[in-house]
Amino acid sequence: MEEFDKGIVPLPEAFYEQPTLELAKALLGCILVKETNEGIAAGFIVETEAYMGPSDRAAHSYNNRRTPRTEVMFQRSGLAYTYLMHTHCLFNVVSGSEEKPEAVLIRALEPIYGIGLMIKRRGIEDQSKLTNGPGKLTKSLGISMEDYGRPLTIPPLYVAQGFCPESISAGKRIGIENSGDAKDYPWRFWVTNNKFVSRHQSAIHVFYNSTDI
DNA sequence: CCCCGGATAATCT
DNA sequence: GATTATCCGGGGT
Repeated sequence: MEEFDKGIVPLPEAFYEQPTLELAKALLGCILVKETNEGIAAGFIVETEAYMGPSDRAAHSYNNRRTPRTEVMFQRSGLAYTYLMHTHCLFNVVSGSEEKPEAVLIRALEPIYGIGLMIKRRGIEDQSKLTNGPGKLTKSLGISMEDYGRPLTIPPLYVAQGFCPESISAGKRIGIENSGDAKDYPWRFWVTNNKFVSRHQSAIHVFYNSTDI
């Protein structure tokens, strides 16, 4: 399509086969790309949340709840799980093996490419606010319910290798106050000190590249 | 702090 | 069929 495509290779299916909490950290620093006929938009993933399936009260698949909406969570890992919340589309990466309905919510990006297109789609200029939230990043990239179930290993929606964070912070997940004890689990991950995260929060744990990641 | 949009699904009557 | 809640964001008080 354009020069940005060349040299950017989608990560293989095997990347998505690691355990969900590992995948949620491994996705940090990766590049998320969406191609549409309006153009290409891409950003570094800088914030994620793990949703651990039937035992996780905050997950849509809690108690193996299987509906048309959650169906893709029960499929193989590496597919897109998009859903609508109020007026916004949220984007998750399906993880876990078949019949293990786990997922990683992508909560924030650092814009890399197609910033003009993001500005047009969002109707704002401030680059630090284009993709610093799960609903904002889908609007900036043009991710919609048409992407539901798409494999993330091929265009038009894919994940490619980016940078390896020096440090990853972990804290409580956002927006799940009514999920009992699950609200306190440290399953939100972000690139330490990155200014494009959706909100600032004190870390419960910090992982360093040289030792833990 | 509050309000509200408006898709999906569970829980009621 | 009606009501309620939700992995959110923008705008007002």
